[in-house]
Amino acid sequence: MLAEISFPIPLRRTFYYHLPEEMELQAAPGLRALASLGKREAVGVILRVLPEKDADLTRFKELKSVLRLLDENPLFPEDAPALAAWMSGRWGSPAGLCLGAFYAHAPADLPAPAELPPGLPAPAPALPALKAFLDELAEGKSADFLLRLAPVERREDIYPAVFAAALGQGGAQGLLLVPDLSFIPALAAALEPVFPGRVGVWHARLTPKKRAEAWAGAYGGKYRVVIATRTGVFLPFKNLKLGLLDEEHEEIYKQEEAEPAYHAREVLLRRMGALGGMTVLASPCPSIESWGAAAAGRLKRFDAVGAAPAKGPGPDVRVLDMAAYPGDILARPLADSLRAAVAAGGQALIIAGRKGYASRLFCANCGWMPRCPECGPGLTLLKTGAGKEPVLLCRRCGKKEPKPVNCPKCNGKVFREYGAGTQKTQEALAKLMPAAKIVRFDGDVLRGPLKAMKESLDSFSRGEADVLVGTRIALRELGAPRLSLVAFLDPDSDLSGADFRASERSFQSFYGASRLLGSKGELFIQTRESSHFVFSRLSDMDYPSFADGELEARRDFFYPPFCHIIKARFASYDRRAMEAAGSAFLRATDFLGADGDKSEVLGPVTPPGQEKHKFFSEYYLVKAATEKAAMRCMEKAAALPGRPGVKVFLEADPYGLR
DNA sequence: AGCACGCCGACT
DNA sequence: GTCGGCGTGCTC
Repeated sequence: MLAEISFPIPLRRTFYYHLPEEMELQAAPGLRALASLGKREAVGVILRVLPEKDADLTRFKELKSVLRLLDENPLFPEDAPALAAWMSGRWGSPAGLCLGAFYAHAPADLPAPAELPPGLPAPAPALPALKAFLDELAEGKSADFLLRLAPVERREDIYPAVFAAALGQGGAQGLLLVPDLSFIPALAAALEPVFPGRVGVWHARLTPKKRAEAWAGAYGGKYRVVIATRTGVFLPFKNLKLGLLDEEHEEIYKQEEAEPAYHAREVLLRRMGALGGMTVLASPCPSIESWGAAAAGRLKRFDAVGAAPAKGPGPDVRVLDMAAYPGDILARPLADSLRAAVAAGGQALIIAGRKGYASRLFCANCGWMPRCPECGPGLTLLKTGAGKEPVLLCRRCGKKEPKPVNCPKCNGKVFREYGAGTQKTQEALAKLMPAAKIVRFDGDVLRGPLKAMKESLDSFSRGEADVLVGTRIALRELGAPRLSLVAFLDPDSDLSGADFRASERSFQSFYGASRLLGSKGELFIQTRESSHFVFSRLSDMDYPSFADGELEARRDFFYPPFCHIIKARFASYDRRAMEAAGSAFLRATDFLGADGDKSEVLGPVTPPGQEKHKFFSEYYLVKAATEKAAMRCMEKAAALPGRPGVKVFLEADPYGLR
């Protein structure tokens, strides 16, 4: 007999080994096997056990033998190889690496399963407003949910009740995935009283000993709940019944910088489906993908709004139309409120625009701003090479216009660019409030030592500074008890980005700021796009209404969740070779769009500015109408013969289309 | 990914 | 004359 084995190496192929007679009975798919691979020994996973006549062995003169089987039973009750094969097709990484993610931390010698009492959960806090949801979880039928939390609600109040309801008595286990390590301690403390001694923790920075302990605790059933970051989605469980993804809209759940590429949200849904368990995607501002899935009935939506006592009505939201304050970094109403807030002992967080990004023009005299004649949004100034005429570009439809010489409204000749970076903003603030202590938090600090970054955030959180000037990143880990004002000075630079997620991200930022302020305070947003859809739902922070509208826009423009995007980039020193690779890709994917299929391929897109470099790169964007079409496209692209000197980058569901 | 082979630069 | 850089190629 033979064993077909998958190794955790970046190769798109499996390996055949001879199975010694004494292993034939034990060998089965999903078991780990030790075998010689090249000049070394490696642990792989058996995919198939098959008779020799079923394999084409003509290319090998001799097969090596499996040296040892490591397991008696598969580590995963679900079909991990099938999940890995799907992952590989979906995001394009070699199947061996995908399967490797499941098995990466498994010790050669499995720990003996501990004999533990089922462990009744202690009573969890009662949440009457969530009763219908908790009752449904307690029923335990396989289903997927979208749980929308209210902005002021703390997950520490809600999740213990969710896990208690879903896991009940017996030994069922739950997995709680969080976006960041820093979320874990508070949640662990909140879950501990409900599952005393049975709460585990998993993240990338565990010491080897703790890591082994956590892995064994999940595998052996000691932990009723494991709180984990992204990679926790691959942990083995004895009896996993509920997977909960906290802050499900967070982009961190998508791994794209390292192999294997995957989206923990999608993997969790698929995995829980394979197990016949339940998935809960939770967020106060769900991704439009999940919102769409709920609208289509694939997720059952529950709103936890009002489940925990709200502490107040929420902050005042003020959208300032900057057409009325041409040239000002800080509009007058914001400046006044800022001074008042700081004088009253409050703290302020100022989110500045990103400098050098999507800069836009306005007339210095009357404030007029060039807009796209075709589709409306403000045009961004394209910085072309020296000696070239500056060009205005519409980020939505791609229309280009020459920069005007005179203002069509007042005939003025002087144009200014707007959008100030953190540095300039800090100067303006210092001038406005000479006595205030102002600290800056931006890319420079971020790129510096981690310690300095944490220190500047912590110092603000401790209340040592009055004003923090930062980019959107500053919103993320900030806790500020005295925070009473947040202002976005130039969200337009984000909104005008080429990315179809721009509106979603912006609204989520505003929403995050609103949460940070809590029950009171002021939220200012300066914009020259005050009629933009994003702002229309902001005053009452009505996320469902925003998400409904955004979902419709995605439908109209055929963006996710109505399509699957694949970005295929080709790069080479040889322009011809690069273009040939692109053409081959187009030919390989010409099945898209046939027979009434709505799929389309856009491109080639040449990233601007690098025309006169000797290195060339261009990309195609596939908008596939179905997951199946997307996976077929990935498969076809991966199967294209390599071309010397041409690098190919394939990315499914890319975040950031820059 | 590992691991080996192979062919050019600065060192004992 | 060797040690060692990382380009290229292979793994049932």
